[in-house]
Amino acid sequence: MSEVRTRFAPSPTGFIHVGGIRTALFAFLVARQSNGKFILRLEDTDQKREVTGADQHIMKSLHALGLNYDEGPDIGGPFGPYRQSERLDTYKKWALKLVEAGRAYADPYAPEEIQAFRNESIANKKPFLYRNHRPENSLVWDGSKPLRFKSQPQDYTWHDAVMGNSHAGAEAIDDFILMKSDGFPTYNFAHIVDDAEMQITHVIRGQEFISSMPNYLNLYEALNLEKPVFATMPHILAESGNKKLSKRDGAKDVLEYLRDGFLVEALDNFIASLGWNDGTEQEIFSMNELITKFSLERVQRSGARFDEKRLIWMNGQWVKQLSLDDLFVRCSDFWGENGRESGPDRQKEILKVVQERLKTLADLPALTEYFFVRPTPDWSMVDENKQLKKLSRTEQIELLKAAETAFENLDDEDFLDEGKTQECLNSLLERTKSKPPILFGMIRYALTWAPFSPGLPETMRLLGRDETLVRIKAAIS
RNA sequence: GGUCCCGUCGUCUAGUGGUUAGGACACAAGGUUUUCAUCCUUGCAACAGGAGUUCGAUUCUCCUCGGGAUCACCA
Repeated sequence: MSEVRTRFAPSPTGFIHVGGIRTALFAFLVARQSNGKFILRLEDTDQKREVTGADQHIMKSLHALGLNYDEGPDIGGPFGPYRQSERLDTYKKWALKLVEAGRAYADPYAPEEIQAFRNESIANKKPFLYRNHRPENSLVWDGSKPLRFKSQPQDYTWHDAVMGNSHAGAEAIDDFILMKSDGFPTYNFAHIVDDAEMQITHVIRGQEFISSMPNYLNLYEALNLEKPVFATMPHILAESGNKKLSKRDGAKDVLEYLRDGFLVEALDNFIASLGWNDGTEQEIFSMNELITKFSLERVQRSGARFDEKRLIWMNGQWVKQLSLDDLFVRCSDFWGENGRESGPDRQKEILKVVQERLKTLADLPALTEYFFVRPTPDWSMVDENKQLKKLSRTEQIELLKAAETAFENLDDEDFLDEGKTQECLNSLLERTKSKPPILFGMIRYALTWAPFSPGLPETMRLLGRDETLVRIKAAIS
Protein backbone atom coordinates (compact mmCIF):
# COMPACT_ATOMS: atom_id res chain seq x y z
CA MET A 1 0.00 0.00 0.00
CA SER A 2 1.41 3.32 -1.00
CA GLU A 3 1.70 6.28 1.34
CA VAL A 4 -1.48 8.16 2.18
CA ARG A 5 -1.46 11.60 0.60
CA THR A 6 -4.28 14.06 1.11
CA ARG A 7 -4.62 17.61 -0.03
CA PHE A 8 -6.44 20.80 0.69
CA ALA A 9 -7.00 22.68 -2.54
CA PRO A 10 -8.63 26.07 -2.06
CA SER A 11 -8.76 28.79 -4.63
CA PRO A 12 -7.24 32.06 -3.42
CA THR A 13 -10.38 34.11 -3.65
CA GLY A 14 -10.57 35.29 -0.06
CA PHE A 15 -10.28 34.10 3.50
CA ILE A 16 -11.11 30.61 4.75
CA HIS A 17 -14.13 30.11 6.95
CA VAL A 18 -14.90 27.19 9.24
CA GLY A 19 -16.34 25.12 6.40
CA GLY A 20 -13.09 25.27 4.49
CA ILE A 21 -11.05 24.67 7.59
CA ARG A 22 -13.04 21.59 8.45
CA THR A 23 -12.30 20.08 5.06
CA ALA A 24 -8.65 20.90 5.57
CA LEU A 25 -8.70 19.52 9.11
CA PHE A 26 -10.19 16.21 8.07
CA ALA A 27 -7.73 15.85 5.21
CA PHE A 28 -4.96 16.66 7.65
CA LEU A 29 -6.19 14.06 10.16
CA VAL A 30 -6.43 11.34 7.54
CA ALA A 31 -2.85 12.02 6.47
CA ARG A 32 -1.43 12.26 9.96
CA GLN A 33 -3.10 9.16 11.31
CA SER A 34 -1.28 6.98 8.85
CA ASN A 35 1.94 8.93 8.75
CA GLY A 36 1.07 10.21 5.33
CA LYS A 37 1.47 13.60 3.76
CA PHE A 38 -0.84 16.58 3.80
CA ILE A 39 -0.50 18.88 0.82
CA LEU A 40 -1.63 22.40 0.09
CA ARG A 41 -2.37 23.19 -3.53
CA LEU A 42 -3.64 26.55 -4.68
CA GLU A 43 -6.24 26.37 -7.40
CA ASP A 44 -5.74 29.73 -8.98
CA THR A 45 -7.06 29.05 -12.43
CA ASP A 46 -9.60 31.83 -12.43
CA GLN A 47 -7.68 35.04 -12.72
CA LYS A 48 -10.81 37.14 -12.51
CA ARG A 49 -11.76 35.90 -9.08
CA GLU A 50 -8.34 35.92 -7.59
CA VAL A 51 -7.83 38.16 -4.60
CA THR A 52 -4.39 39.54 -3.93
CA GLY A 53 -2.92 38.27 -0.72
CA ALA A 54 -5.48 35.52 -0.33
CA ASP A 55 -2.82 32.87 -0.86
CA GLN A 56 -0.77 34.21 2.04
CA HIS A 57 -3.87 34.46 4.14
CA ILE A 58 -4.76 30.83 3.48
CA MET A 59 -1.31 29.62 4.40
CA LYS A 60 -1.34 31.74 7.53
CA SER A 61 -4.74 30.37 8.54
CA LEU A 62 -3.65 26.76 8.15
CA HIS A 63 -0.54 27.32 10.23
CA ALA A 64 -2.50 29.25 12.83
CA LEU A 65 -4.78 26.28 13.31
CA GLY A 66 -1.96 23.82 13.51
CA LEU A 67 -2.70 22.31 10.12
CA ASN A 68 0.84 22.33 8.87
CA TYR A 69 1.27 20.93 5.41
CA ASP A 70 4.19 18.87 4.17
CA GLU A 71 4.18 20.20 0.63
CA GLY A 72 2.86 23.49 -0.64
CA PRO A 73 3.44 26.60 -2.72
CA ASP A 74 5.71 28.27 -0.18
CA ILE A 75 7.70 25.23 0.89
CA GLY A 76 7.77 23.23 -2.31
CA GLY A 77 7.93 19.49 -2.45
CA PRO A 78 8.64 16.63 -4.84
CA PHE A 79 5.56 17.22 -6.99
CA GLY A 80 5.62 21.00 -7.38
CA PRO A 81 4.79 23.56 -8.34
CA TYR A 82 1.78 23.61 -6.04
CA ARG A 83 0.11 26.55 -7.67
CA GLN A 84 -1.99 25.65 -10.65
CA SER A 85 -1.16 28.79 -12.57
CA GLU A 86 2.42 27.51 -12.66
CA ARG A 87 1.45 24.13 -14.03
CA LEU A 88 -0.08 25.13 -17.35
CA ASP A 89 2.35 23.00 -19.35
CA THR A 90 1.22 19.94 -17.46
CA TYR A 91 -2.42 20.53 -18.26
CA LYS A 92 -1.60 21.17 -21.87
CA LYS A 93 0.31 17.92 -22.08
CA TRP A 94 -2.59 15.94 -20.69
CA ALA A 95 -5.06 17.83 -22.84
CA LEU A 96 -3.15 16.93 -25.97
CA LYS A 97 -3.18 13.31 -24.94
CA LEU A 98 -6.94 13.44 -24.86
CA VAL A 99 -7.06 15.20 -28.21
CA GLU A 100 -4.88 12.54 -29.75
CA ALA A 101 -7.01 9.81 -28.28
CA GLY A 102 -10.07 11.46 -29.81
CA ARG A 103 -11.48 12.22 -26.39
CA ALA A 104 -11.37 16.00 -26.56
CA TYR A 105 -12.29 18.56 -29.16
CA ALA A 106 -12.31 22.25 -29.76
CA ASP A 107 -15.60 23.93 -29.04
CA PRO A 108 -16.50 25.87 -32.21
CA TYR A 109 -19.46 27.75 -30.80
CA ALA A 110 -19.55 31.28 -29.51
CA PRO A 111 -20.93 31.64 -25.98
CA GLU A 112 -24.10 33.20 -27.38
CA GLU A 113 -24.71 30.18 -29.58
CA ILE A 114 -24.41 27.86 -26.63
CA GLN A 115 -26.74 30.05 -24.68
CA ALA A 116 -29.25 29.73 -27.51
CA PHE A 117 -29.05 25.94 -27.30
CA ARG A 118 -29.58 26.16 -23.61
CA ASN A 119 -32.58 28.43 -23.93
CA GLU A 120 -34.09 26.10 -26.44
CA SER A 121 -33.79 23.18 -24.06
CA ILE A 122 -35.31 25.15 -21.26
CA ALA A 123 -38.19 26.17 -23.50
CA ASN A 124 -38.77 22.50 -24.31
CA LYS A 125 -38.43 21.62 -20.63
CA LYS A 126 -35.57 19.35 -21.36
CA PRO A 127 -32.25 19.25 -19.59
CA PHE A 128 -29.51 20.95 -21.54
CA LEU A 129 -26.69 18.70 -22.62
CA TYR A 130 -23.89 20.09 -24.64
CA ARG A 131 -23.09 16.70 -26.06
CA ASN A 132 -26.32 16.80 -28.03
CA HIS A 133 -24.77 19.61 -30.03
CA ARG A 134 -21.38 18.12 -30.67
CA PRO A 135 -19.94 19.57 -33.87
CA GLU A 136 -19.59 17.06 -36.67
CA ASN A 137 -16.17 17.94 -37.96
CA SER A 138 -13.75 18.96 -35.35
CA LEU A 139 -11.48 21.91 -35.66
CA VAL A 140 -7.86 21.71 -34.79
CA TRP A 141 -7.48 22.86 -31.18
CA ASP A 142 -5.07 25.77 -31.20
CA GLY A 143 -5.88 27.09 -27.75
CA SER A 144 -8.00 29.96 -28.96
CA LYS A 145 -11.19 27.97 -28.38
CA PRO A 146 -12.23 26.06 -25.30
CA LEU A 147 -11.35 22.39 -25.32
CA ARG A 148 -14.16 20.06 -24.42
CA PHE A 149 -14.13 16.56 -23.12
CA LYS A 150 -15.78 14.03 -25.39
CA SER A 151 -17.69 12.08 -22.80
CA GLN A 152 -18.91 8.51 -22.97
CA PRO A 153 -22.19 8.69 -21.08
CA GLN A 154 -22.93 5.75 -18.86
CA ASP A 155 -24.36 4.83 -15.48
CA TYR A 156 -22.04 4.97 -12.52
CA THR A 157 -22.12 3.52 -9.08
CA TRP A 158 -19.27 4.56 -6.88
CA HIS A 159 -18.23 4.49 -3.30
CA ASP A 160 -17.73 7.51 -1.15
CA ALA A 161 -16.04 7.07 2.22
CA VAL A 162 -18.58 9.35 3.86
CA MET A 163 -21.70 9.04 1.75
CA GLY A 164 -21.49 5.35 1.06
CA ASN A 165 -22.53 4.05 -2.31
CA SER A 166 -23.94 6.52 -4.77
CA HIS A 167 -25.41 6.11 -8.17
CA ALA A 168 -26.11 8.41 -11.09
CA GLY A 169 -27.48 7.87 -14.56
CA ALA A 170 -25.83 8.68 -17.88
CA GLU A 171 -27.80 11.93 -18.13
CA ALA A 172 -25.49 13.37 -15.48
CA ILE A 173 -22.60 13.18 -17.90
CA ASP A 174 -21.79 15.83 -20.42
CA ASP A 175 -19.00 17.31 -22.51
CA PHE A 176 -17.59 19.77 -20.04
CA ILE A 177 -14.78 22.21 -20.69
CA LEU A 178 -11.26 21.06 -19.95
CA MET A 179 -9.26 24.06 -21.11
CA LYS A 180 -10.58 27.58 -21.23
CA SER A 181 -9.82 29.87 -24.11
CA ASP A 182 -7.49 31.87 -21.87
CA GLY A 183 -5.16 28.90 -21.72
CA PHE A 184 -6.09 27.96 -18.16
CA PRO A 185 -7.65 24.62 -17.30
CA THR A 186 -10.97 24.37 -15.51
CA TYR A 187 -11.15 23.00 -12.00
CA ASN A 188 -12.83 19.90 -13.37
CA PHE A 189 -9.80 19.03 -15.42
CA ALA A 190 -6.94 20.49 -13.42
CA HIS A 191 -7.76 18.86 -10.11
CA ILE A 192 -7.84 15.40 -11.61
CA VAL A 193 -4.56 15.86 -13.41
CA ASP A 194 -2.93 17.31 -10.31
CA ASP A 195 -4.29 14.73 -7.94
CA ALA A 196 -2.83 12.07 -10.21
CA GLU A 197 0.51 13.75 -10.65
CA MET A 198 0.78 14.51 -6.96
CA GLN A 199 -0.21 10.95 -6.13
CA ILE A 200 -3.12 11.98 -3.96
CA THR A 201 -4.80 8.96 -2.42
CA HIS A 202 -7.80 10.58 -0.74
CA VAL A 203 -9.85 13.34 -2.28
CA ILE A 204 -11.70 15.03 0.57
CA ARG A 205 -13.89 17.91 -0.50
CA GLY A 206 -17.20 19.65 -0.01
CA GLN A 207 -20.61 18.50 -1.08
CA GLU A 208 -20.82 20.99 -3.91
CA PHE A 209 -18.78 18.66 -6.09
CA ILE A 210 -20.80 15.53 -5.61
CA SER A 211 -23.06 16.11 -8.59
CA SER A 212 -20.04 16.31 -10.85
CA MET A 213 -18.74 12.93 -9.75
CA PRO A 214 -20.03 11.05 -12.81
CA ASN A 215 -18.19 13.47 -15.05
CA TYR A 216 -15.04 13.03 -13.05
CA LEU A 217 -15.30 9.26 -13.16
CA ASN A 218 -15.74 9.43 -16.90
CA LEU A 219 -12.64 11.56 -17.18
CA TYR A 220 -10.56 9.33 -14.92
CA GLU A 221 -11.32 6.51 -17.30
CA ALA A 222 -10.54 8.49 -20.42
CA LEU A 223 -7.25 9.50 -18.85
CA ASN A 224 -6.66 5.95 -17.76
CA LEU A 225 -6.01 7.04 -14.19
CA GLU A 226 -6.50 5.16 -11.01
CA LYS A 227 -9.29 6.62 -8.87
CA PRO A 228 -8.47 7.84 -5.39
CA VAL A 229 -10.68 7.36 -2.36
CA PHE A 230 -13.45 9.93 -2.48
CA ALA A 231 -14.87 11.52 0.63
CA THR A 232 -17.59 14.13 0.46
CA MET A 233 -18.11 16.43 3.40
CA PRO A 234 -21.57 17.70 4.24
CA HIS A 235 -22.00 21.43 4.52
CA ILE A 236 -21.79 23.46 7.64
CA LEU A 237 -24.94 25.51 7.98
CA ALA A 238 -25.04 29.13 9.04
CA GLU A 239 -26.29 29.97 12.53
CA SER A 240 -29.68 30.94 11.23
CA GLY A 241 -31.62 29.77 8.22
CA ASN A 242 -30.82 26.63 6.33
CA LYS A 243 -28.22 27.96 4.00
CA LYS A 244 -24.77 26.58 3.90
CA LEU A 245 -22.23 28.68 5.69
CA SER A 246 -20.82 31.18 3.25
CA LYS A 247 -19.02 34.44 3.23
CA ARG A 248 -22.10 36.18 1.94
CA ASP A 249 -24.09 35.00 4.92
CA GLY A 250 -21.62 36.36 7.39
CA ALA A 251 -19.24 33.44 7.78
CA LYS A 252 -16.20 34.66 9.59
CA ASP A 253 -12.59 34.37 8.69
CA VAL A 254 -11.18 31.64 10.96
CA LEU A 255 -8.41 33.97 12.03
CA GLU A 256 -11.07 36.20 13.47
CA TYR A 257 -12.01 33.54 16.01
CA LEU A 258 -8.43 33.53 17.16
CA ARG A 259 -8.52 37.28 17.47
CA ASP A 260 -11.77 36.95 19.43
CA GLY A 261 -9.96 34.96 22.07
CA PHE A 262 -10.74 31.39 21.11
CA LEU A 263 -7.98 28.87 21.58
CA VAL A 264 -6.67 26.88 18.66
CA GLU A 265 -7.39 23.67 20.53
CA ALA A 266 -10.99 24.64 21.10
CA LEU A 267 -11.45 25.72 17.51
CA ASP A 268 -10.05 22.50 16.09
CA ASN A 269 -12.01 20.45 18.60
CA PHE A 270 -15.20 22.28 17.79
CA ILE A 271 -14.79 22.17 14.03
CA ALA A 272 -14.07 18.45 14.15
CA SER A 273 -17.18 17.91 16.24
CA LEU A 274 -19.27 19.50 13.51
CA GLY A 275 -20.14 16.33 11.66
CA TRP A 276 -17.90 13.89 13.41
CA ASN A 277 -17.79 12.02 16.70
CA ASP A 278 -16.07 8.86 17.82
CA GLY A 279 -19.21 7.08 18.99
CA THR A 280 -18.48 7.60 22.67
CA GLU A 281 -19.67 10.39 24.91
CA GLN A 282 -16.37 12.21 24.78
CA GLU A 283 -16.69 15.85 23.79
CA ILE A 284 -13.23 17.25 24.33
CA PHE A 285 -10.56 15.98 21.98
CA SER A 286 -6.98 17.11 21.69
CA MET A 287 -5.40 17.21 18.26
CA ASN A 288 -3.55 14.00 19.06
CA GLU A 289 -6.76 12.29 20.03
CA LEU A 290 -8.40 13.51 16.86
CA ILE A 291 -5.54 12.10 14.85
CA THR A 292 -5.83 8.67 16.38
CA LYS A 293 -9.61 8.51 16.62
CA PHE A 294 -10.81 10.19 13.44
CA SER A 295 -12.33 8.17 10.67
CA LEU A 296 -14.08 9.25 7.49
CA GLU A 297 -16.64 6.50 7.97
CA ARG A 298 -17.93 8.20 11.08
CA VAL A 299 -18.42 11.56 9.42
CA GLN A 300 -22.05 12.61 9.41
CA ARG A 301 -23.93 12.58 6.12
CA SER A 302 -26.14 15.54 6.96
CA GLY A 303 -25.19 19.15 7.41
CA ALA A 304 -24.29 20.54 10.81
CA ARG A 305 -25.19 23.92 12.16
CA PHE A 306 -22.57 26.21 13.54
CA ASP A 307 -23.53 26.95 17.14
CA GLU A 308 -21.31 29.57 18.70
CA LYS A 309 -22.65 28.91 22.20
CA ARG A 310 -21.21 25.44 22.02
CA LEU A 311 -17.91 26.81 20.82
CA ILE A 312 -17.82 29.22 23.76
CA TRP A 313 -18.48 26.40 26.20
CA MET A 314 -15.80 24.27 24.63
CA ASN A 315 -13.35 27.14 24.77
CA GLY A 316 -14.00 27.57 28.48
CA GLN A 317 -13.21 23.90 28.95
CA TRP A 318 -9.92 24.32 27.17
CA VAL A 319 -8.99 27.50 29.01
CA LYS A 320 -9.44 25.74 32.33
CA GLN A 321 -7.10 22.96 31.30
CA LEU A 322 -4.23 25.27 30.48
CA SER A 323 -1.29 25.55 32.85
CA LEU A 324 -0.81 28.98 34.33
CA ASP A 325 2.33 29.60 32.29
CA ASP A 326 0.65 28.53 29.11
CA LEU A 327 -2.38 30.68 29.82
CA PHE A 328 -0.09 33.60 30.55
CA VAL A 329 1.60 33.28 27.16
CA ARG A 330 -1.65 33.07 25.29
CA CYS A 331 -3.13 36.06 27.07
CA SER A 332 -0.35 38.42 26.09
CA ASP A 333 -2.42 40.16 23.41
CA PHE A 334 -5.62 40.25 25.38
CA TRP A 335 -4.92 42.37 28.44
CA GLY A 336 -6.86 45.56 28.86
CA GLU A 337 -5.03 48.82 28.56
CA ASN A 338 -4.05 48.95 32.24
CA GLY A 339 -3.39 45.26 32.66
CA ARG A 340 -0.95 45.33 29.78
CA GLU A 341 1.33 47.70 31.65
CA SER A 342 1.67 45.69 34.80
CA GLY A 343 4.45 43.17 35.15
CA PRO A 344 4.31 39.44 34.46
CA ASP A 345 4.25 38.52 38.14
CA ARG A 346 1.20 40.60 38.83
CA GLN A 347 -0.45 39.35 35.65
CA LYS A 348 0.11 35.72 36.58
CA GLU A 349 -1.14 36.31 40.08
CA ILE A 350 -4.33 37.69 38.67
CA LEU A 351 -4.69 35.09 35.94
CA LYS A 352 -4.57 32.42 38.57
CA VAL A 353 -7.71 33.69 40.24
CA VAL A 354 -9.70 34.42 37.08
CA GLN A 355 -8.73 31.40 35.00
CA GLU A 356 -11.80 29.32 35.72
CA ARG A 357 -14.03 32.25 34.94
CA LEU A 358 -12.57 32.94 31.50
CA LYS A 359 -14.72 31.76 28.63
CA THR A 360 -12.71 33.42 25.91
CA LEU A 361 -9.48 35.34 26.25
CA ALA A 362 -11.36 38.39 25.07
CA ASP A 363 -13.13 38.39 28.44
CA LEU A 364 -9.84 39.17 30.10
CA PRO A 365 -10.15 42.96 30.34
CA ALA A 366 -13.65 42.85 31.80
CA LEU A 367 -12.44 40.32 34.33
CA THR A 368 -9.21 41.99 35.34
CA GLU A 369 -9.14 45.70 34.63
CA TYR A 370 -10.53 46.50 38.07
CA PHE A 371 -7.35 45.09 39.58
CA PHE A 372 -5.26 47.63 37.77
CA VAL A 373 -7.42 50.70 37.80
CA ARG A 374 -10.11 51.98 40.13
CA PRO A 375 -13.48 51.13 38.57
CA THR A 376 -16.27 53.63 38.17
CA PRO A 377 -19.27 52.75 40.32
CA ASP A 378 -22.18 51.53 38.26
CA TRP A 379 -25.22 51.21 40.49
CA SER A 380 -27.33 49.78 37.73
CA MET A 381 -25.54 46.49 38.36
CA VAL A 382 -26.76 46.54 41.92
CA ASP A 383 -30.25 47.56 40.90
CA GLU A 384 -30.47 44.67 38.45
CA ASN A 385 -29.23 42.09 40.93
CA LYS A 386 -32.20 40.00 41.99
CA GLN A 387 -31.11 39.84 45.64
CA LEU A 388 -29.81 43.34 46.11
CA LYS A 389 -32.62 45.14 44.35
CA LYS A 390 -34.84 44.25 47.31
CA LEU A 391 -32.90 46.63 49.54
CA SER A 392 -33.14 50.38 49.57
CA ARG A 393 -30.08 52.36 48.64
CA THR A 394 -29.71 53.41 52.28
CA GLU A 395 -29.69 49.80 53.43
CA GLN A 396 -27.11 48.98 50.79
CA ILE A 397 -24.90 51.80 51.96
CA GLU A 398 -25.29 50.71 55.58
CA LEU A 399 -23.83 47.34 54.68
CA LEU A 400 -20.83 48.99 53.07
CA LYS A 401 -20.32 51.22 56.07
CA ALA A 402 -20.27 48.18 58.31
CA ALA A 403 -17.74 46.59 56.01
CA GLU A 404 -15.62 49.72 56.07
CA THR A 405 -15.49 49.68 59.84
CA ALA A 406 -14.63 46.00 59.93
CA PHE A 407 -11.88 46.31 57.34
CA GLU A 408 -10.34 49.28 59.11
CA ASN A 409 -9.66 47.01 62.04
CA LEU A 410 -7.42 44.85 59.89
CA ASP A 411 -3.90 45.85 58.99
CA ASP A 412 -1.98 45.42 55.77
CA GLU A 413 -0.62 42.10 56.93
CA ASP A 414 -4.08 40.74 57.66
CA PHE A 415 -5.19 41.51 54.11
CA LEU A 416 -2.60 39.14 52.74
CA ASP A 417 -4.02 36.32 54.82
CA GLU A 418 -7.19 35.04 53.20
CA GLY A 419 -8.07 33.22 56.41
CA LYS A 420 -8.09 36.49 58.31
CA THR A 421 -10.23 38.36 55.85
CA GLN A 422 -12.54 35.41 55.67
CA GLU A 423 -12.94 35.48 59.42
CA CYS A 424 -13.61 39.18 59.33
CA LEU A 425 -16.28 38.72 56.70
CA ASN A 426 -17.89 35.98 58.72
CA SER A 427 -18.26 38.06 61.84
CA LEU A 428 -19.51 40.91 59.70
CA LEU A 429 -22.20 38.59 58.44
CA GLU A 430 -23.36 37.94 62.00
CA ARG A 431 -23.20 41.55 63.02
CA THR A 432 -25.26 42.78 60.07
CA LYS A 433 -27.63 39.81 60.25
CA SER A 434 -27.43 39.77 56.52
CA LYS A 435 -27.46 36.88 54.08
CA PRO A 436 -24.24 36.06 52.19
CA PRO A 437 -25.63 36.84 48.75
CA ILE A 438 -26.66 40.27 49.97
CA LEU A 439 -23.66 41.32 52.00
CA PHE A 440 -20.95 39.76 49.90
CA GLY A 441 -22.66 40.68 46.69
CA MET A 442 -22.72 44.28 47.80
CA ILE A 443 -19.04 44.30 48.78
CA ARG A 444 -18.12 42.58 45.55
CA TYR A 445 -19.78 45.29 43.52
CA ALA A 446 -18.18 48.03 45.56
CA LEU A 447 -14.73 46.55 45.01
CA THR A 448 -14.94 45.54 41.37
CA TRP A 449 -18.04 46.82 39.64
CA ALA A 450 -17.69 43.84 37.35
CA PRO A 451 -20.13 41.12 36.31
CA PHE A 452 -17.94 38.40 37.79
CA SER A 453 -14.88 38.38 39.94
CA PRO A 454 -12.91 35.98 42.13
CA GLY A 455 -13.75 35.27 45.75
CA LEU A 456 -13.74 38.21 48.15
CA PRO A 457 -10.68 37.22 50.19
CA GLU A 458 -8.68 36.72 47.01
CA THR A 459 -9.86 39.98 45.57
CA MET A 460 -9.07 41.82 48.77
CA ARG A 461 -5.64 40.27 48.98
CA LEU A 462 -4.80 41.36 45.45
CA LEU A 463 -6.23 44.82 46.00
CA GLY A 464 -4.63 45.40 49.39
CA ARG A 465 -6.01 47.19 52.43
CA ASP A 466 -5.72 50.75 51.23
CA GLU A 467 -7.26 50.22 47.85
CA THR A 468 -10.05 48.11 49.32
CA LEU A 469 -10.95 50.90 51.71
CA VAL A 470 -10.72 53.58 49.07
CA ARG A 471 -13.18 51.69 46.89
CA ILE A 472 -15.62 51.10 49.72
CA LYS A 473 -15.51 54.77 50.61
CA ALA A 474 -15.99 55.75 46.99
CA ALA A 475 -19.10 53.63 46.81
CA ILE A 476 -20.49 55.10 50.01
CA SER A 477 -20.05 58.73 49.10
C1' G B 1 -37.65 21.91 -13.57
C1' G B 2 -33.62 17.65 -14.31
C1' U B 3 -29.95 15.04 -11.44
C1' C B 4 -27.95 13.93 -6.73
C1' C B 5 -27.62 14.14 -1.24
C1' C B 6 -29.81 14.51 3.53
C1' G B 7 -34.02 14.10 7.57
C1' U B 8 -33.27 11.46 16.04
C1' C B 9 -34.53 16.85 21.53
C1' G B 10 -34.10 24.28 19.77
C1' U B 11 -28.58 22.94 18.46
C1' C B 12 -24.25 19.10 18.00
C1' U B 13 -25.10 14.01 18.17
C1' A B 14 -25.24 8.24 20.20
C1' G B 15 -28.06 4.13 19.19
C1' U B 16 -30.95 -0.54 18.00
C1' G B 17 -35.66 -5.29 14.34
C1' G B 18 -37.87 -5.51 21.06
C1' U B 19 -34.02 0.48 24.89
C1' U B 20 -37.49 4.13 30.34
C1' A B 21 -34.42 6.35 22.68
C1' G B 22 -28.42 7.89 25.76
C1' G B 23 -24.83 12.14 26.08
C1' A B 24 -23.33 17.37 25.28
C1' C B 25 -24.62 22.77 24.38
C1' A B 26 -28.58 26.08 25.46
C1' C B 27 -32.65 26.90 28.87
C1' A B 28 -35.03 26.18 33.96
C1' A B 29 -34.89 24.68 39.16
C1' G B 30 -32.06 23.16 43.36
C1' G B 31 -27.15 22.44 45.79
C1' U B 32 -21.60 23.44 46.79
C1' U B 33 -18.00 27.34 46.64
C1' U B 34 -20.79 32.01 52.66
C1' U B 35 -21.58 36.69 46.38
C1' C B 36 -21.01 36.27 40.42
C1' A B 37 -18.64 32.56 37.30
C1' U B 38 -17.00 27.45 37.81
C1' C B 39 -18.65 22.71 39.69
C1' C B 40 -22.65 18.98 41.10
C1' U B 41 -27.85 17.26 40.86
C1' U B 42 -32.54 17.43 38.68
C1' G B 43 -35.91 19.04 35.02
C1' C B 44 -37.45 20.44 29.93
C1' A B 45 -37.06 18.34 25.17
C1' A B 46 -36.55 14.26 19.50
C1' C B 47 -37.00 9.32 15.96
C1' A B 48 -40.93 14.51 9.61
C1' G B 49 -45.61 11.93 7.80
C1' G B 50 -48.06 7.68 5.46
C1' A B 51 -48.12 2.80 3.70
C1' G B 52 -45.62 -2.02 3.42
C1' U B 53 -42.39 -6.24 5.45
C1' U B 54 -42.54 -8.34 10.49
C1' C B 55 -45.08 -11.23 16.31
C1' G B 56 -42.81 -6.37 16.80
C1' A B 57 -40.43 -0.84 13.43
C1' U B 58 -36.98 5.03 15.18
C1' U B 59 -34.13 1.04 12.75
C1' C B 60 -35.57 -2.51 6.52
C1' U B 61 -38.53 -1.11 1.64
C1' C B 62 -41.66 2.30 -1.02
C1' C B 63 -44.31 6.90 -1.36
C1' U B 64 -45.14 11.82 0.35
C1' C B 65 -43.39 16.06 2.71
C1' G B 66 -39.35 19.02 4.22
C1' G B 67 -34.27 20.80 3.74
C1' G B 68 -29.84 21.13 0.83
C1' A B 69 -26.39 20.81 -3.37
C1' U B 70 -25.70 21.18 -8.52
C1' C B 71 -27.02 22.14 -13.57
C1' A B 72 -20.66 28.36 -15.86
C1' C B 73 -14.85 29.37 -20.50
C1' C B 74 -16.34 29.36 -10.88
C1' A B 75 -14.11 26.44 -7.94
